[in-house]
Order: sequence, then C-alpha cells, then structure tokens
Amino acid sequence: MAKKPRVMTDAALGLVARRFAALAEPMRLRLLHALFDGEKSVGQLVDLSGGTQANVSRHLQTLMDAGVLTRRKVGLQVFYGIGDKSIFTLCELVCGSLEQKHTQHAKSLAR
Amino acid sequence: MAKKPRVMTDAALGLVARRFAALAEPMRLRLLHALFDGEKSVGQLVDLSGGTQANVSRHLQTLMDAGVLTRRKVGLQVFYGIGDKSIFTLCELVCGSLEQKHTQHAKSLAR
DNA sequence: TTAGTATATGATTATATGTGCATATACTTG
DNA sequence: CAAGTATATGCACATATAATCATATACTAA
Repeated sequence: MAKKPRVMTDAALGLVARRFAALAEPMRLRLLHALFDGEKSVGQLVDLSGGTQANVSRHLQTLMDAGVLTRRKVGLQVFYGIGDKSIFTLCELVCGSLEQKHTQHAKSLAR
Repeated sequence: MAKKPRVMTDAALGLVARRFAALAEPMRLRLLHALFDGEKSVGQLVDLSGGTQANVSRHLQTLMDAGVLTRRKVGLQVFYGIGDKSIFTLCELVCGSLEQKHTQHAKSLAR
C-alpha cells in the first residue's frame, strides 16, 4: 500500500517545466515573436518590444538559459536568434488551440 | 521615430503566456502525465503523484482555469481528464527537444 | 587615451506562486 | 438525523520572478 509510482523522474519534469516557464511570460513571447523572421540585435528588440533595455536584456538571458536562443556578438552589438525550432511549433499549437476555444466561445454566444 | 510596432496584441500574448504557465510546474506536469491514459479521480491523482490532497486539488484548479482539463463529478468523487488534445503534442515536442539536447551534450562529452 | 555606444548586471521593490495546515463544503450511508 | 468520505478553500508563510534604476563591462572611433 501507499506506493508512489512515479513514471517520470523529478529531474525530467523539472527540465520540461523550466522550458515551459521560459515561454510563460508575455514580454518573452513578444521577443520570440520578433525573432521569428530572423536574428535581431538587442537594440532592435528594445525598439520592437517597447521594453526597457535592461528588461529586454534580462529576458533574453532567461531565454538563453532555457536553451531557446542563439547568441552572436558582432562588435558592440549582440544578435539573438531562435536556436530551437520546436519553439515555432509550440507557439503555433497554443495559438491554434486558443483560437479554436475563442471561436467556439463566440459560437456558443451566438445561438 | 520611436514607434512601437506590436504585431501581436497584449491580450493575445497574455493568453498564450497563461497557457504555457499552466504547464510550467513539475507537479502539474506529473498530474497531466497521470491523465494521459484517461480520466482519474482526485484521490487517484493524489496517490499517483505523491502530493497532498490540498495541493493536488489546487493544481487541478489551476489547470481547469487554463482550459486544459475536463471535470466530471460522480457522487463524492470528481474525475478530471485532459480536455485539450494539444497538450499531448506540446509535451511530446518539449520532451523531444530536450532529449535531443541531452544526447548532443552526451556526444560532446564523449569526444 | 578619452569619449561615446551597446549590452549586461547588481540592488531593490512589488507581486505572484507553491505548499502545508486546518477547516469548510458536498455527498453518501446508516 | 448523524457520521463518514471526497474534494475544495481560507490563511499564513516562504520562495521565485519581473520591473526599475543606476552602474559596470565591452567595444569603437577620434
């Protein structure tokens, strides 16, 4: 009795959770979205996102730690890009699922 | 100058972030994993996850709010199930990506 | 070297979140 | 009705995280 059958290890669950956590922040999603069409410098991302330089830099660091981005330094500038292609599919999946919920909700209101 | 081109709305980004946040917690991932082979009661999930009843109930509530689960009450028991099939693919994608990184890391150590 | 520019980081603060304990609610059975 | 069982929730506390400000670092150009 009272066994604790754990199919996945704590370590594995932690890694997966960390990956999802990297994507669980609006500003980070905005940055990723801005990188969908290719590498950009921190300055460009600051302009595109509307965030402060410090905050954008911090979020890029977080995404780097999560293994999601690439980093390339050219002179004074640092260019970040999407390093893990699964990000595209992840975002598409979530957006698709949410759109579906949205239209379902709209339909249910319409009857 | 100094325009702020926001391709996605704040509302949309917030929704996507909330969805990812629901998956950004080890215990919730454990619960979802336990539900992959079908509906289970809270009591069953408590046993399978090794968490306390209160904590499991809270996390299930969080997943419900995120629109991820179904809920069915039968007498005293409440059965939760996976309500959004995209969850399967999301988890598979992240696990696959992490495994790939892991093997790459192992190989780089082996040379 | 000095001045200037792009990016990163330390320190602080406010807010959110996970957990445990106790208790409340909802339902069943006798 | 009372007692028992399954689940939910209020409260308190500890921890994590995001945002801001100021400053540090790294590089370029004069």
